[in-house]
Amino acid sequence: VVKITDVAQHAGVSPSTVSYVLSGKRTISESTQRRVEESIRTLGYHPHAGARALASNRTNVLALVVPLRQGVHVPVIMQVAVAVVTTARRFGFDVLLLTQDEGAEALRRVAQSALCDGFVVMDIELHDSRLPTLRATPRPSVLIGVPENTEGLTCVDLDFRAVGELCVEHLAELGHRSIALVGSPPEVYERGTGYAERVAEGFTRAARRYGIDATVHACEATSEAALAMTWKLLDEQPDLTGVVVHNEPIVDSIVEALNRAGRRVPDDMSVVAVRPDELAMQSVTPVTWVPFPAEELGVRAVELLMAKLEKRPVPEVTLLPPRITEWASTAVRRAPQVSAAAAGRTTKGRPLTAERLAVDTRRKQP
Amino acid sequence: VVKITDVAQHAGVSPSTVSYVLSGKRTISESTQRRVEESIRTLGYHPHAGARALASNRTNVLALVVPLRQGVHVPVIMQVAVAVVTTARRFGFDVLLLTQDEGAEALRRVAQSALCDGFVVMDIELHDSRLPTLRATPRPSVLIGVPENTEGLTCVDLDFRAVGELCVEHLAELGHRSIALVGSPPEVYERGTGYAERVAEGFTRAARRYGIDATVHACEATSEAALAMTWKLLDEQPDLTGVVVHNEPIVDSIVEALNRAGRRVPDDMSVVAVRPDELAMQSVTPVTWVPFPAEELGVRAVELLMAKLEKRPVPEVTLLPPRITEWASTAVRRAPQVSAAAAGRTTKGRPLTAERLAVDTRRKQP
DNA sequence: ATGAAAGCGCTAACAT
DNA sequence: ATGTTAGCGCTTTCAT
Repeated sequence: VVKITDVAQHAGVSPSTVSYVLSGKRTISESTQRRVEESIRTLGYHPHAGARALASNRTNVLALVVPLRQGVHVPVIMQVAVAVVTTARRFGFDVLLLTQDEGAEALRRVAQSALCDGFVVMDIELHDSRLPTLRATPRPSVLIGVPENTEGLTCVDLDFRAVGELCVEHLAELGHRSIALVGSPPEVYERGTGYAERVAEGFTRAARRYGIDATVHACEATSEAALAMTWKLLDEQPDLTGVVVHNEPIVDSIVEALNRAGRRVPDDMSVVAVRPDELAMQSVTPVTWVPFPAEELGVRAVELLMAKLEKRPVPEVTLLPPRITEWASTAVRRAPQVSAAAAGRTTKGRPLTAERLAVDTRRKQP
Repeated sequence: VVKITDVAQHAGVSPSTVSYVLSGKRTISESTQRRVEESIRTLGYHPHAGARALASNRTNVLALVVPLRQGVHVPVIMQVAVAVVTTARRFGFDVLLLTQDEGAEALRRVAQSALCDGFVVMDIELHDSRLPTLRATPRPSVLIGVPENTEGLTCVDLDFRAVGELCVEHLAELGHRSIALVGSPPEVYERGTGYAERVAEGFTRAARRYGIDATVHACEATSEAALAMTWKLLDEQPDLTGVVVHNEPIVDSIVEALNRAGRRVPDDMSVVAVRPDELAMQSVTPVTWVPFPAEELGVRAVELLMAKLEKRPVPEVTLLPPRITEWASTAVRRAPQVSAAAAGRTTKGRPLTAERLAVDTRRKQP
C-alpha cells in the first residue's frame, strides 16, 4: 500500500509537508501544495487511519448507538442512521455502528480503545443508564432524546410539548371546543422515554390556554382497543369533535371506528395524528399529521457533535419545532345543532345524567 | 488513559506478555495469565485500536455497506444490520456503517486507510459496479446477493429459485393444477437484482416438473394494479386455483380482490406470498408465506467473512434453503363438483355459459 | 516555507 | 515461559 513517504518522495518533499498539506495546519506554497495534491491523487493515497489515530489522538470516526427495543419504529431509526452517516461524511467522518444491547459497557470500550472521537446516542430515556458513562467519558456525545436531567449533556429532539400544543392549536382554530388525546400504550408512559408525557403535557396546557374541553387517554396499540376507546370517548365526551392520536399503529383503526360510529371524518370529527412521515404517506386514510423529523435530527446531532469536537459551545438542549401537515381529516367544526343531532344518535338515546357529567372537564360544555 | 505498559507494570510483567495474554499467541503460565487478566480488569484496560491496527495490520472492524435505494424494505436492512453487528461482536469485531451512495470509491477509501479488515456488502445486483473493486482489494468481502458472475467472490443469499419451487410444490401437493405467479413490478426485473427472475425461474421449472398449468406476470405495486391483475388472471386462466405473490405491498390487495371477485381464500383459491416476516405478521390476512431470512443472512455473512479472515476456505456461493409457513390462505383444492357448486353460488344463480368462462369473470359482480 | 526527528501504543520477531 | 526491542505510518514539535 502507498504511504505518506511514497507521496513525499513522489512530490519531492518531506513527509511532514504532505501531512501539513492534508491537515492545512501550516501555510504551504501554492506550487508544493499542487504538486503534493497531484501526487496524492495519482498514487491514490489514503492515510492509514490507525497511524493517524495513534499520532494525533483523532480517529475521524463517530459512534452511533441505535436502539433495538421493540416498539421503536424501525424505518425511523434507519432514516436517522442514514442522515448521520451522510452528514458525518460531509465532515470527513466515518460511522461506527453500535447497538444498545451492550449498554454503557460498549461506550466505555469504544471510548477507551480510541475507536471514535465522539458519540451520537439514539433513544435516550428519562433516566437512561448510560448517562453516567456519557457524562464521565472525555469523548463528547450528542443524545437524540431528552433525559430528565440534561446537565453536562448535549441533547437534540423534536419539541414534543410543542407537538401537543400544535395539535390543539390547529383544532382550536378550526373551532373545535371539545377534544381528546388518544395516547400511547400505558407501558410507554411507564418506561419513561418522556416524549409521550410531553405530548400530553403540551396538549393539556394548550387546551387550558384556549379554554377547550380536553381529555387524555392511554391506549393499547390494538384495533380492538382503538374501537373500545372510540366508543368510550363518544360516550363520555358527547360534544367531542376533535381527536389527536399519538399512537401510530391504531390511527387508521380510530378513524374507521369513528366512521362506523356514524361520525364521519372530517365532517363530524377532525383527527390529527403524530406519526412518522413514511407511515403517514402509506396510510389508508389521509390524516392530518405531525411528522417526526428523523432526518433533521440525524443531521443536527452530527452538526452538534462536530461543534463540540471543535470546542465550539453548544446549547444543552436543542428542540426542533414541529410542523403540521394538513390533510383530509381535519375541518372546521360544524354548527352546534348538527353536533347535537349527531350526539343524540351515537349515545343511543341515553339521557345525559349528572352522574355521567360528573367526571371531568366536560361539564364546561353542556 | 491506561495503556499496555500500565497493565504490565501493575502485573509485574513485560508489555509483550500482556499482549500475548490478550492474543493467546503464546503459552503463558497459569499464574501470570491470571495476574495479567486481573490487572486488565481492575485497570479497565482496552487496547488502543489505532496502535493495534498499526502494529498488527488488523483492525477488528468490518465494514457493512447498506443500500439506500427505494423499494428495499427498510426493516429487512435493519434486521440484517443488527444481526451483523451482534455476530461481529461475538468475534470481537466492531462494525463500520457505509451507505451505498459513495459507491466503489468508499470501499477503496476504507480499505486503503485500513479502517476495516473486510466487507459485508448488501443488495448486490447482477452486474454490480462495485464488483471490480471488491475483487481487486486485498481485503476479503462477503456479498449478500448473488451477481451473474461469482468468480473470485463469496456470496450468500436466500435460494430464490428454491423459493419459487417451494411455492409450486406446496400448491401442487394440495392438488392445485393451475397456478399463477404475480411478481414484482417490471422495474425490478429490469434493474437486474436477479432474485425476482430467480423466483420466476424456480416457479416455472417446478410447474413444468409437476405438469401444472402456470403463468408469470409482473405487476406494479399498487392496489389498482393488483385489482386489474386479479381480473386478468381470473379471465385468462379460468381454472386458476392458486396464486403466488412475490410483491409485498399488494399481497392484501390481491387477496381482497379475489374475495371480491367471489373466489374465497382459501376455499376457492389458495394464495402464497413471498415476503419479510415482519410484514407477514402484521398483515390483515393470514397468508401462507415464505419469509426472507434477514437475520440468518447477516449471521452467515459475518461467519463467512471471519472464515476468510482466518484463511479458511469458503464456498463461492451459499444459498439458504427457504422455509414455508402455512397459514390460512392455502388449502386442498376442492373437488370439481364442489368447485362447480361454489362457482354457482358466487355467480348468484346465473348459469355457467361458455361465453362467461371464456371472457371475463368480472361480469359475475353486478 | 519546509525538514528532521521524536514519539503515539502496540505487536511480533528475536532473544534468553 | 518470559523479556527486549524494532518498527507499524503518521503528526507535530523543534529547527532552520
